Amino acid sequence: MSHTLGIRQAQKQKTRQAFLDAALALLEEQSLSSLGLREVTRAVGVAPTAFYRHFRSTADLGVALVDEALGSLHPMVRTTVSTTGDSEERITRAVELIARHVEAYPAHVRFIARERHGGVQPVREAIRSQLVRFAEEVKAELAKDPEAAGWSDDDLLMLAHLYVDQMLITASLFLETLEAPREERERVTQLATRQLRLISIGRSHWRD
Amino acid sequence: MSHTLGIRQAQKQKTRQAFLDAALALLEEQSLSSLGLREVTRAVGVAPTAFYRHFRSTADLGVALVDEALGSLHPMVRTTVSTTGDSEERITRAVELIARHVEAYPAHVRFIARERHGGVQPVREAIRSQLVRFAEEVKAELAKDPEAAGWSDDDLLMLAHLYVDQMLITASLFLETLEAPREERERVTQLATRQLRLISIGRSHWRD
DNA sequence: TGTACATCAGTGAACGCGCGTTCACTGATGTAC
DNA sequence: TGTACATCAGTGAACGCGCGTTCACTGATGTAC
Repeated sequence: MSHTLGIRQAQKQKTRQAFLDAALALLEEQSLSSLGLREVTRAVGVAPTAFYRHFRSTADLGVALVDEALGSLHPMVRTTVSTTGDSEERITRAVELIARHVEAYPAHVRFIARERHGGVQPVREAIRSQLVRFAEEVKAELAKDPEAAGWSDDDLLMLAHLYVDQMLITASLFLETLEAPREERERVTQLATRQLRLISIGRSHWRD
Repeated sequence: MSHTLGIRQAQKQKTRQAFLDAALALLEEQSLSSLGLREVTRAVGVAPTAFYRHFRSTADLGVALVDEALGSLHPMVRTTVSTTGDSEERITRAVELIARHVEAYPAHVRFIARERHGGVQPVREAIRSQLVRFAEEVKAELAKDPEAAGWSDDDLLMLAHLYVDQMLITASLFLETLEAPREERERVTQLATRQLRLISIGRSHWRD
């Protein structure tokens, strides 16, 4: 049978997760650089000192949040890029997947968008390196496509970064429409779809 | 002759500008949502209470910074888009202009990148509406181009937003290379140039 | 299974500190005559 | 030009408050025998 955590370890992980959840909720209305330690412990319902059993600082907690938030994105990105069908179907499907991800994990998306250029250096760095990994994954998927014949590694990575950035921009736009009427969301869907279409056209005429 | 400000008004504007400058400098290492009023007045060298003679809150100061930061960008954007020459020359020139703008106003660029998705709602809103104005300006310039024949208004605006976002991404990448060796900056230049080239190719084959 | 000791997640009091905001003030600048 | 009064940018003391961090602690869980 699989290894079972001791009661103590299990409880510790549970508390740690409560810290992450509470922090993520508090970050809906502020940045990590203004998030207070006592604010988080109050939300969790533990003594301020309990914080130090799990994290050295709020920056440390932020890095943990990056792993959680972008961890959930990896499978999504892979599915998006490796989906089958013609170009138009793939674009539609990609935009749909992004929209659903934003609906499922709005706080994660907000956190990444906010802290990517935020005021906490270790967190920025963590996000940056994860996004580089994303771009490399996307590049690997792009390389499998017959359309990629004749493309240099540099060009594939360039295109991969374009897709990753475009994905974040689109996700961030969808985030703003979460409480808006349906027509707003459809406007964003249309915009994102056409932008991806234009990129796709550029891709298919690259160096011809 | 032109109207001269009274001594009192002139001094007040000077102090106000000192607040903006000091805040911008402090925001190099933190977000607006954690910027303290006393922190700013200390940097300026005035009493904490002097702050209230100019701004209601740090959020209010933030909105003033948006106007300053994006005000300086308007002429740059116009120059970038309306520059003459063939497609390749225009792309090279655009990337150069972005790089120079980042060198000239690094703190402004950082502020906009950071607070665009930051934790202060009125500031986010101010940036958003200014970027919409940018996109509309860019759209108007694009519409003048003979290549725009047959493009719908929606498509022109879609392309304009793509350019505006791409400009911000590129500016933010250049920002990270300010203290890096020259080869890093050239890597970013190459990347941005190729991405714009791909978009340009997509543009010229749109709906053909 | 039972006992004796070790570990360690969470506690609660205490600390010194800087925060945002209020208030009545000062004195240089502006204005009316 | 001079005088008397009004304006208002900046002052400085005072306030109550929540902050991050320290420390010795408790008591449930883990471990060795």
